[in-house]
This record gives sequence, C-alpha cells and structure tokens, in this order.
Amino acid sequence: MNLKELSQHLGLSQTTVSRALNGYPEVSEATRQRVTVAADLHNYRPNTRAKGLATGRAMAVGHVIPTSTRHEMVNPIFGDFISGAGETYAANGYDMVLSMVEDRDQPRVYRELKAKGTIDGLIMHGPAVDDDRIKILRDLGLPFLVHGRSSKIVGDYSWLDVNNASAFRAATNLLLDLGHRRIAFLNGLEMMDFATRRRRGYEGALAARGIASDSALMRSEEMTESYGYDTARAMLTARGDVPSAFLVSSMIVAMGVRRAVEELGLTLGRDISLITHDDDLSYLRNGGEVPLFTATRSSVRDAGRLAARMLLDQIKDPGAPMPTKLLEAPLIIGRSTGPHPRANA
Amino acid sequence: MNLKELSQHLGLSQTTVSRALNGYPEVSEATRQRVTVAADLHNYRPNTRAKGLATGRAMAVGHVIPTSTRHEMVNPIFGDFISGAGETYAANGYDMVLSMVEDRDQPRVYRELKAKGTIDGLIMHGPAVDDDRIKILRDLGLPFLVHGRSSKIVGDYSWLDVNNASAFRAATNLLLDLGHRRIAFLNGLEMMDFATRRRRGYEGALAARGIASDSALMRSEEMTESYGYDTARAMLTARGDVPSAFLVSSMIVAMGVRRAVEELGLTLGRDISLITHDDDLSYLRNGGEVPLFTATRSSVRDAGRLAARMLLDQIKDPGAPMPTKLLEAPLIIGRSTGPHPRANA
DNA sequence: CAATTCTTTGAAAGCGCTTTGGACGCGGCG
DNA sequence: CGCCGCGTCCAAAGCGCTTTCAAAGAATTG
Repeated sequence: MNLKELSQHLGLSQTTVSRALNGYPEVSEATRQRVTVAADLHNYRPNTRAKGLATGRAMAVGHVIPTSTRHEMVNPIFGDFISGAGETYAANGYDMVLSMVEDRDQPRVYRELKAKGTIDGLIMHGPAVDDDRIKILRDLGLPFLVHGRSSKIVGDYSWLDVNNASAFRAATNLLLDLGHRRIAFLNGLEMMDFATRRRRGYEGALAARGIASDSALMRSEEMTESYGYDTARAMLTARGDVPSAFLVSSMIVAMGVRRAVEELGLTLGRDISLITHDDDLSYLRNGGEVPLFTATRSSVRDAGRLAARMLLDQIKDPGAPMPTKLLEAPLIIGRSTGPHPRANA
Repeated sequence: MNLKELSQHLGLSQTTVSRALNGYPEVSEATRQRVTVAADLHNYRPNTRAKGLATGRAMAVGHVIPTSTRHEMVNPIFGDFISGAGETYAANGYDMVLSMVEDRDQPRVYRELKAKGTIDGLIMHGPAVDDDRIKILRDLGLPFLVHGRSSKIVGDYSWLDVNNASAFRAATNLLLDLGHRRIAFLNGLEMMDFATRRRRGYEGALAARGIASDSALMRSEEMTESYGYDTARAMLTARGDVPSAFLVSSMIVAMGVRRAVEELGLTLGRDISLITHDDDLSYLRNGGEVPLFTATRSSVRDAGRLAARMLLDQIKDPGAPMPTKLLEAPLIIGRSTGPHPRANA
C-alpha cells in the first residue's frame, strides 16, 4: 500500500492525503479523519526512502563504533549506550544505523555516510587525546556529537562526557582520607581521552596532599579482568612497599583485582581498599542496596539517552550553539573500602 | 556532487555515467575509465535513498534487539555479535540498522520496518521456546534469520545456532567422568530457547548414567555475577550433600561462582569443579594459553559474521532453501576442573 | 556496396513521496 | 453587484537515481 493507492482508494489526490497525514492545516478536519482512519486501516506507512528523497532528510542517525585492529575489543559499555540512545531515537521516529569501523577507515566512512546521505547526524565514540576525526567531521558539515572529549582539539564541537577528572579526584581523596598513601592506579589505555583525565584526577589529588605519584603504582592497559588480576597480584606480592588501595577504571578490572586480593587471603575493604568506576551496565550490576565496590558511578545508558537527545536537537536546529554536557559521577560507598589497616599503628 | 552534475561535467548522459559506475557492459572501456576517474576525483557517491527508490532495494539489514521491560538487560553478547555481523555487512556494501525494541512492540516494529522499506532483511535475536515473532516474520515475507532457534515452532525458517544440547551434554559427561555426581546447574532464564536446550543436555547426560536430576541443584535466572555468587554460596554452605561441581551458562556467572568458592576457602579445580559456556567475548577473555575456566566455547563474533553472510545470501536469492547452521561448541579444558576430591576415598 | 548486426550513447519514464503554484467555490465587503 | 480573501483541494514538478526503449554510428557480412 502506497500513497498513490491509498489516495485513489479515498478518491483524493496524493497531495491531500500527504497533507492530512503530515498534519498540515490546509485540509478539512473531516477529510483528515477519513484519511487517518483509512491509513491505519490499511496499515499504510510512507516509504522512508521516497520520503527522504523528497524532504532531503534521512530520519536516521549513525553511530560509528571503533574496532581497532591491534586490540580487537568491542567496548563493553557500547551495548548499554546504544540501548539508551536507541530509546530516544525510536521515540522520535529516527532510525539508528551502526557502523563498526577500523580506526584507519573512519575518515572514509564519515565521508561516505555524508555523501550517500544515509544519515542526518552521527555520534562519534571513543575519542583519543588528539583525535583528528573531530576535525574531519567539522569539515564535513554533518551534525555530530562526541561521546567523550578530545583534550587537544581546539574549537567548538558538541560533546557529552563524564567528569572523569573530578570523579577520580574524589575517589583518590576518599582513599587518602581513609589513610591510604600507596594507591595503585589501574587505568585504561592512556591514548583514550577519558583515561588521561582520570589520571589527572588521580595525580592531582595526590599532589594536593604533597604525595608524589609513583610510576610503579600506575598501569595503563586495556580493561580486562586478567589485567586487574595479574597487575594486582604482581603488585601485592612484590617486595617492598605494596599498595594498600586500588583505584581502577572499570568493573571488569575491579573483578580481577578482587580475585587477586582474595586469592592472597586478603579481604577487600579491610586489608585492601578498592574503588572502581562503574558504568552501571545492565549485565554487570554493582550489587544491590549496598554496592560491592565503592565506585564512581555514571550510567552509560543514561548517557546514551541524553547524547541522542542532544544530537537530535542539533539536527533540528543546526544554527544553535553546539550543545555540551558534563555529567558528574558521584562516589557511592560500597564494601570495598575501609581505613588503612595500619592507620592507627 | 550528484549524478546530474557529474554527467554534465563529463559531457555524458546520466545513463552512461550510471552504467559505467555500476559495471554494465554496454559502455566502452575508454569512457568507463574517464567516468570512474572523475567520480572518485569528485568523491561521488550515489545517494542511497535515490538508488534505493529506483532499485527497490534498501541495501540495509536490520537487527532487532529485545529489551524486556521486566529485566531491562541488554545481553552482553550483543556487542560482539553485532561487531561480527557488521564486518560482513560493510564488506558487502550493506548498512546495519539497529532497533532496540521492547518485547510487546516487536510485531509492530517488524511490520513497520517492512512497510517503510527501511531494510531488505533482518536478524532476530533472543528466541524464546515458543516465539510468535517467527510466525509474524514468516507472514511478512521479509527475509530473516534467527540467532538461535525456537523449539516449539514448526515449519521452516533460517537460523544459526550453537549446539547447546551437545555442548552441555559433553560438559556434564566430563564432570561425570571426573567422578562428580552432584553437579549444580546454573542455567539462564528457561523461557529462552537456548537455556532449555542446555538443560536437556545436562539432564540427558545425567540420565544416561542413571542419575536422577535433583531440582535442588538447578537454578534458572538472568545471568549475572551475583546470581553465580549467591547461588554457589548458598549451595555450598547448605547442610547435606553439597555439590562438588558447577555447570554454568556464562562467564559472568562463572566469575560469581568462583568468588563464592574462593571466599569459602575452597580451590577451583581441586575442591570444586566448574565448567561454563564461553561466548569468547572480546572483553571477557577466558585466560590465555591455558584457560581459567574449563568451558564450552563458541565465538559469538564468528556467529555474527556467519549469520550476516547467511542472511545476505538469502536476500540475494529468496527462492533458495532456508539456510540453517548448527555450530558446535567444543569443550576446552582449563584449570577449573579436576577429579572429585573424594574420588578415591 | 548495400544490408545487417554490434557497439555505444541518450531521452525519458518511473520509483513514492513532498511541495509549489494554481483552481474552484463560497461568504463577506465595499 | 463585483471583488477579494479564505478554505479546500489538485496537477504537476522535483528529489537522485536506474532502466527501458530508441537512435546513431561503426563494424561486419554476403
């Protein structure tokens, strides 16, 4: 069933039917009724491509997910982010098109998406500290929003980010307040912008108390369980001044650290303290009422919802100033932190 | 830059340019050269919508991801599956459009996707034991492929599935061979088809050795870490005949079981054996050379690649018989299994 | 060399929609 | 009474492609 058939069926012109369906005023209430009734009786849905061709809008937004070749990992937060964003798109009649693209192909893909007219805007994921993609996108003139930021990029662009620096500063401060002085920091890959911000938060908090950061306590790797386990185990069994606390970048890493800690016969929250960032992933809940891990929490699903909203606004009104949004990640207290065991020794 | 401009620029008709670009034979090699050179000089990409409108093909496939309201969890395997599928689509010039849809809205969304002409085919995720969606899709006449199967649905449809029954039978047999008799089974939600097949594999293996399955040892819940932890802890600290082995449905659950086991001062692979299914997720690797967990392993990313391939084939030739594919999930031996501790007592 | 077939090109229709530019009838106004 | 404005509606152009049908020149054939 298409417009032509529907309008013939109704004895009206395509014009009138189209107008009735799209809520234009120059059509009488009576015929609008007739039309809408007939339309959903016959289950009529305007063809997206035809509509898009006529209007010049695709009614679709793109998500370009980076899939590095070296470490071919799909970021586990991605499902939840997409799920949040998808909600917003669906509610606004937009489709979501996904491209899994290797880093080096990204410029090409952006250009193609634009030239082919597949989408009206896109969300860029996984910004590095100095990410050329932002410049490319700016030149393209396609509305876009970055999930995260890119520290070394100057000039405006829209973004939505978690306040990683303040979150990790707060987490470090809590550990310091609890008497910890040797705090291990298991960061994500520091080519990623969010990771460098976290490091700044951590180091800043230490510096503010006159504590020099010790490179022996800092790591930067892909956030896996075994990274947490291996590193924690190595650090805790090293001779010398072992850490009494860990600050880590994700729940998955935290689980690895916990495993090492318990395997060594130590108890989390008593012998060793641990704070992690918690993206509040649907399949990786941090306990119930009382969280297992003390954490800086920020729902990535909410972020997705919000990011989508901001992008749609920008698509609607490209003239408006670039929206930006910094989400705070409050510290939630769980059972993995406690005073330094020899605090009063 | 569109066809019209490009052809004017070349002093050719749109017809000829279009033909040259699409590899039709009735165009001289010389002009084809001229055209292709000019085309990628000007970075010309045919507009998808216009092309789609003219050809009747969308050059896009859909993935409909269920997001139940009750347990609003996005399946963690989803990112890897999509990533595999996306690879195949990209290589074949197809776009991937994603819809996150609540269960009850799925029929409507399928119909809309079809009516709006957004996609040429779709992949359905998360089939239940008796899933009406398959009937709906069959009636729609849109090529589709199910990731998984639906036991109670009769008649043909295309699917790609892991041989869950045989995998869990093999796993159970291994545990039995090791002398375990009380084997706890932490299954996923048994409304899901894959979960019932796993149960059949487990129970079948027990029955074959004349062991009655004990409902006290079987659970069926959403596959979270705390599910594994809570259940294992409860079972292991119960009075009476505690299990000596666990068979679980996912790495995440397995991590919970491991936590409980270690917290109780027991050692995995010695005091307690554990086998899990391992989807080989990129961010949840099961160790390196020697896996941590003995597991039935089947890469969900490979599954995505393959599923996409099968769907595209079906789109290309709708007359062909419905493709189906059953992947085996071989048992890989890790460090979490060992002989029953009192095997020679 | 004329008749025929190939090769190469183009004009124009059509895909399903939106939107511009009227047209038509009606009541109100000067 | 003639004119204007308003409320409704429609015909047709246009969005950027593909594809049918036709044409014109080149090559082949008897």
